[in-house]
Amino acid sequence: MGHNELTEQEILRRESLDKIRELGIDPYPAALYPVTHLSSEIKENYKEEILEDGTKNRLNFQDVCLAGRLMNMREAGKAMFMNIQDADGRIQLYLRREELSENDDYTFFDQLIKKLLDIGDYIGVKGFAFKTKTGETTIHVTSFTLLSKSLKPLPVVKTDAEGNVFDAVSDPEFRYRQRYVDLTVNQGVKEVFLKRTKMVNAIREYLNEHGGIEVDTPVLQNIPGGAAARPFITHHNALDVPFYLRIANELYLKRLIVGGFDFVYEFSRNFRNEGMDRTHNPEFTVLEFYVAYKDYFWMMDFTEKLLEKVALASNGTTDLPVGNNIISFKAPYKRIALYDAIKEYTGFDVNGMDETALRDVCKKLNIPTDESMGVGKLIDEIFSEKCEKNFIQPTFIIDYPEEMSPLTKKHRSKPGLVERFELMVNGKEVANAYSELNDPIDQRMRFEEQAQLMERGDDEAMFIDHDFLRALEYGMPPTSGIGIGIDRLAMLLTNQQSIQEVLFFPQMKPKQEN
RNA sequence: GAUCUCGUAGCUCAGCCGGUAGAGCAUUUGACUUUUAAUCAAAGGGUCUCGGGUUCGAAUCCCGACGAGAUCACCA
Repeated sequence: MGHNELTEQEILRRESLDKIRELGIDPYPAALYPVTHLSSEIKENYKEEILEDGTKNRLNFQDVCLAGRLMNMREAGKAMFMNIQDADGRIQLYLRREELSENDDYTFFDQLIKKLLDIGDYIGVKGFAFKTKTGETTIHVTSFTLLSKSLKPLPVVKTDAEGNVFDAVSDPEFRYRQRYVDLTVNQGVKEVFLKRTKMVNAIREYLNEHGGIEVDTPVLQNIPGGAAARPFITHHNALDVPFYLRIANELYLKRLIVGGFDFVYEFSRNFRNEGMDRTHNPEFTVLEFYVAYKDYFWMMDFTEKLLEKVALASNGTTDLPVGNNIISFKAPYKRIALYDAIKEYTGFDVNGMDETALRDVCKKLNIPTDESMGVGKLIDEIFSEKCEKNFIQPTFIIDYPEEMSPLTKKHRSKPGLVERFELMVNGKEVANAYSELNDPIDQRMRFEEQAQLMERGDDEAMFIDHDFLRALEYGMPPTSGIGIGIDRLAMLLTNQQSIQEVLFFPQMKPKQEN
């Protein structure tokens, strides 16, 4: 097929469109359609009884109005069955020529309904509910309105009585580029996204209940701070300055804590100019929240309760299937120190080791290293290579080396460590939190160490943010903060293996379309 | 960015030891007033992702481009 040519089916639909107009029917009417019910309400609640004389008495839904997309048509002579799909599901319609015609003029039924209608059209119907002799709740249509004509053939996916699906649209490229088709046609896709919304709503509700204030902070930033990552760069024309798309919002939320908010949160769309794969999209969502006068122990308690609630809200249970495992989000979660985890899974006690000793350990464990890696990075490598994958059930890994945590407060009792935890679930990090560093002089030194790492070749090291330091100098209360990967959490709660399955429109390389 | 695999009708796929395309669903025509992956009968629909090469001849073999998926690297 050439680039601008229409297919046979598209031409036929355009011809049908013309014929509909010739019949005096507007294929795209402007007026609202007075929908009274969703398909699910009727299917779940319709009742009828059989009277003594054998006739049926229909008890409810005898004057309803529904609208939806036409998904299936079965002609049966002077009658017809259809299925429409609305926001909540599908329901069957039953139409009879006699009842949809005036006098002996069958044009409307024989032409519009039988010939000119296509799968994918939006229609509205008025009628009454009944059960067919096969027991399916059906709307007996007494009035019919075309609401919007479809000009492209929708893939037809069928499901049999046992639930076997035939011809599902399975090409991932098709599904992601034309998500509207995927959502319309593939059963279950919508549910994943509805679960994600329930999850986000539950989080918001929980944070609000506990005094959280939702805020917005800049996406366009002068200095891409709060995380170690390569940013996207853009340009502001009027100011003639470069801007970075945010890689994290951490430093801005802490500025708000300095400004007197005690508990702020933001669902932050972050952008990182790095590789894409099953678990990475260039833009992704992280929930960050910061609570004044708290520490990371409080944050662990709060987080496990939050996740327990979220699992219940989205799935109705705390025990969820994830891949081949059942993961329990029921609080409390196990807590293990980073060094203890390393000792448990490698046999090496890295506590107090210097860079040379750590390189030696890496060599023995067959972990490749390079010159730019400092103590923190080496320990991080050992953990992610040898330990991370073992933590299937939610587990807090606590107390990280100072060098890999430039925004974290020094440990109150363990020298060289900071008060930080990461939450591991299904062998992957879903949250990262700490007692926030609020000592401005210490913070300045940490930034300077980062600057040195950057010179040494670490392209993930952080920039020095002087305004943030100034804010800390005015004084920030002791605070605990956390970042939770919302897409990753959604993957866990919906048992999806790819981030693309929990993003409506995952990033795709542009492709020339017809 | 690297490696591997894939790209045939609207959808799902077959054909791939080279001889210029096939099925099911969808579409069109006809039959049928409770069917339901409706059924029955007939028909139409493809620059086989794009561009080169080898060959008498390429969907099929080779090279390149584009797009996708998986694995790896980087990261959340």
